[in-house]
Amino acid sequence: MNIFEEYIKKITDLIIKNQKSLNLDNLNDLKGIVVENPPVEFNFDLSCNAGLLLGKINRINPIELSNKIRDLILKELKDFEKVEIAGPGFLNLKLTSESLILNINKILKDKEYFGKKATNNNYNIEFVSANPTGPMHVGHCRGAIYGDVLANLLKFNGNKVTKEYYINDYGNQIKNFAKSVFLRIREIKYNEKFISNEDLYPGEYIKDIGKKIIELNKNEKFDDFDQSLTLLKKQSLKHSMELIKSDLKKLGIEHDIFFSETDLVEKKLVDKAINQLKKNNYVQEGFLEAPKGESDKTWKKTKRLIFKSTLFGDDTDRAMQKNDGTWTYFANDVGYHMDKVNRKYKYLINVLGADHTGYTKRITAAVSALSENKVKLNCKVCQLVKLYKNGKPFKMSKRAGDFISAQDLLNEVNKDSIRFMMLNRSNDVEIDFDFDKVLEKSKDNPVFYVQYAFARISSIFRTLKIDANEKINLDSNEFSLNENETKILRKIFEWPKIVETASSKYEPHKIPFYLYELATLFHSYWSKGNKNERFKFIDDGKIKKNETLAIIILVSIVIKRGMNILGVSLPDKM
RNA sequence: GCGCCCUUAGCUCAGUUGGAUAGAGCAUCGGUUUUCUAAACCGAGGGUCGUAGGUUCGAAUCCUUCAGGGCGCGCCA
Repeated sequence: MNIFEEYIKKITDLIIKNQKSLNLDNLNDLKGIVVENPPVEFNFDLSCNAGLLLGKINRINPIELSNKIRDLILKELKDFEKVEIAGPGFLNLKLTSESLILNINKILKDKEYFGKKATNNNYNIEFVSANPTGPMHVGHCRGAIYGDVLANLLKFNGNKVTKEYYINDYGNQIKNFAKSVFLRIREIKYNEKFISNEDLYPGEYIKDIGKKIIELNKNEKFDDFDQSLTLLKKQSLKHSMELIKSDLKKLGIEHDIFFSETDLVEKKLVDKAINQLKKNNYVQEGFLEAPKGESDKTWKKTKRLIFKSTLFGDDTDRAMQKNDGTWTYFANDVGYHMDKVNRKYKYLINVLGADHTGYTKRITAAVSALSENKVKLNCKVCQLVKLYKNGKPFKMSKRAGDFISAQDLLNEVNKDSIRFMMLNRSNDVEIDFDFDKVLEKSKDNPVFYVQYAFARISSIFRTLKIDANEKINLDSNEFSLNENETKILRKIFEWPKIVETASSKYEPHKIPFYLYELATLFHSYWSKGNKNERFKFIDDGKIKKNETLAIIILVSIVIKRGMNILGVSLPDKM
């Protein structure tokens, strides 16, 4: 239930019914009618722009029209005790005690399902997909948490969600990775010096993997790289995926499917995808020009298969084959996405890091081509996480091996704070992640603030010896809310809308912002009791007003659900 | 040269898709604890919403111009 949508419908219906008496010739713009919360200082529950909007297209003075609508509302709908016109012609509406009670009781009944918008679509979210050449770094954490919470949101609204990880376990980088492990093994076993170059992975974790592989293959001499390659690839990959999975688990993230690029190639899915695209002439043989702005001497203008992604909004067509005729990374990814399309998801979402911005158009184009525009891939790019340490920017580079890994972070900061912090920002903007500040376990951290509000509520429940399931009888004859309770209730009414927007626009950051605001209102109310006995909730071990208890329970329901979507824990005591 | 993202208070950011006097946190200054948890609360100051135009009753929000910052621009993955 969304109170705003409910009244949009009621008011719109009322206007349609009374079109004649309102002198409205034109009802074209009815979809633009919104009901929302007015600015706090007006002290109303709802506001509506119907008069403004319809006045405009029917050339009627909006205030005049709003007055007529107001009379209608008061006469026909029994839900409001007061309706006023304000500003350029807004209708401000105040609900009666009866309708407030009705709405409160609905939420108390819905409990943790309050705010759920019943939809039933089939989503696939691909996220993290960090290269299996080493552990996750801090940047991956952001995409990981973003994808996970997005999945939680969509699931909460009744959708089916498959969380997927694409393992890039094919191609040169894996060979280089295996080579690095090989050289580290030689270093450990035969004391040969590990000399790094830009193709190799120098990180310490390579030694750990090397040690494990030595342990598992006591009879293996590791004399010849080519001979050991198959074994090294297989076992190194296994170990690095274990590292990644363990990091993910510590962050509270679990994927449903791990999809291997090697499997994809071996099952000839790439060939199938390309054949399918050939049928429509989306893939043809041709030549590509060298990229502009760079004079690349190594550019070889030779005939090869090319995907005409410009037909689907890309800036340039893309090569499917390398010089040696093998598939490009992109070609493999096209094969992978054909598989996703064939699995009949209604919506595909890819969560990518900022370094993949240039990639989104071509893969989106590929999905459009593969599905004949039936499936839309939505690529969400998470901007950089900029690390600061000792006041200086901290560079991350997997190759250099001096990156801050997810592990480093998790060793110092708890998962709750990491999750909340990574989400407390839109995915479109960079995050300044001050490592030192996080290490301080600073009290500025908003996650504590929300958790603390919940802990306080739990403390009230303990004192009253009840829980959030307590039955409450609200009597409209004596029903009255004080200023603080009204503010909180209005904020509670917003929750379904927040969930709706966060979920439909893929903007999970709206959840932590909302929870913070709700917590602020609660803390503020709580503290009133310090100054003035009148505002204390409890007297002699009993709740003073049932209304108060209802409001407190509503707050606890929403905070609990919200933090549950974020995957952040809520202690009863702090 | 091209593409994507960003530009709102001293700093870090929200801003319900075009609405009312643009909001939080941090920082600064000043207050609040015989308590249902002070990890909290209250108050004050702080703004040309990057620039210049356009669209209309109405723009931080939509369109265009320009400037600044970030990421990317393989036939690497």
